[in-house]
Amino acid sequence: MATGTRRAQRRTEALSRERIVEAAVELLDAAGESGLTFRVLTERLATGPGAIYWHVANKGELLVAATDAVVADALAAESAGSPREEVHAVALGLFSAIDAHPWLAAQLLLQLSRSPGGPVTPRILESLGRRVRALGVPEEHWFTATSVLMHYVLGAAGQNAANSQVTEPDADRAEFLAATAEAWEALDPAEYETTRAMAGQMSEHDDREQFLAGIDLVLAGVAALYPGGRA
Amino acid sequence: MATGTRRAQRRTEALSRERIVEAAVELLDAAGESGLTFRVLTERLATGPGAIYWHVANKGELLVAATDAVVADALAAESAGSPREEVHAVALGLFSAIDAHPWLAAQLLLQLSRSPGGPVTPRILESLGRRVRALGVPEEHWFTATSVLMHYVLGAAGQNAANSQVTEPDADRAEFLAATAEAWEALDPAEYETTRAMAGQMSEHDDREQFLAGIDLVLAGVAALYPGGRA
DNA sequence: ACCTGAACACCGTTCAAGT
DNA sequence: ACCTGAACACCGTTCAAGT
Repeated sequence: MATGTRRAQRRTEALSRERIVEAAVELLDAAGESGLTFRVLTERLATGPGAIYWHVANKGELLVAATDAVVADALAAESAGSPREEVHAVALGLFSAIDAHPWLAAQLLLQLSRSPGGPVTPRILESLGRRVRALGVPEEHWFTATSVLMHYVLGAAGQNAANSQVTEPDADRAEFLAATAEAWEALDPAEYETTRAMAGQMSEHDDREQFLAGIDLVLAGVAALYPGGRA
Repeated sequence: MATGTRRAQRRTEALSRERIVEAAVELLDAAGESGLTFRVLTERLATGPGAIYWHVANKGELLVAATDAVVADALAAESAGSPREEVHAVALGLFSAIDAHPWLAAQLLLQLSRSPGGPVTPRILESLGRRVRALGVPEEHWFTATSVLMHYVLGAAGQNAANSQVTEPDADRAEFLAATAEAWEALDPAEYETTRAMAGQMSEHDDREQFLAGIDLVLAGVAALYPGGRA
């Protein structure tokens, strides 16, 4: 969220959809998805549930609005550079947003697959799609290239967010990464030979570097299939 | 699930983790994620909640077990062909499973990002990773290439599943696809120019063809970055 | 038009008690 | 060892009533 006012709510200041969404984001940031409850939201805003339902249809709509607000903020920064650099910037913007709001990953993936007509999917699609155009991809293939990029960005960033949060309360990200790698290395060698080999790979590299390596793999595919563009 | 027995439960036949998971999958298939409830599961299995908790720690574990069972089934089929053909086969296997069990997409994406140490992530990673190896990718890049593939497969298949289910009860997939395309085309032309242009793209093509086009984009990237492999 | 707050139907989970 | 079923704490949502 752009503005960072989060002083304790006093009964003055009229309720509004904006204030509700802002409070929802704060609760989600503080305690994850299970931390957003109409009871605590009601308490935080010093009202009753009916007041919230006057501004918002239901919890789903509130989750969509909270997700959209954070994503809009993450994509707001303008960038200028080569198409490849701009794709990196957009991808890292989403990566950072997910890192700062770990609940975001699940919401994005859910909303992407449940309600592609909602506000969130077009926002991300447009931001990445413009850069795909700039890469010189022919129009018939914009959707394919943009889809691949989007699914990878959200999936990989989500995976990374899992590494930084969750599990034991005071676990380092490095610790959790190591734990995942360990779990993979403990698998049956006969059945999971390749996964075991990848375990080291995963935990050795810098998160963002690893993330961008995937982006560049997709961009290499784009360049190979649609030569003549300028990256 | 491999075996298709779903006769109404009679009080004979002892309860088991397997029976519980089987019933859970049936409920999920019939009514989506909100259809899986300990009350109706209890009714279906003619027991009390305590009996289920004896075999299963909690609802999360049950969801993981149900997901893993369906995924294991989907990946069980052996395929033989060029690495590219095998990647297509694995991807289409997951695509079909998600199509047949629409609740699967959200579960996979959630479990991928929440508990990569669980049984589901390694299963998919291994299945795709072996084919990535066969493509001739050098070992340091197995994880990158496999990750891109996996996130795209799950994200795109999930998006497709949303198209086939949800929304109005008796809506055709074609109808829903058209509705999404329409929603995108109704966006502000100034802000969503590229998304509007992609709307037609999305609804015009065959689902599986479109899906495989994304796979081939990734494979083209692999071939470009790591030449010398045989696809 | 906007807000209050008691009430409703439902949920996952626990646990003393049985066999 | 395995199952029963009442009870607990909590959830999203509704709605008559107020201002």
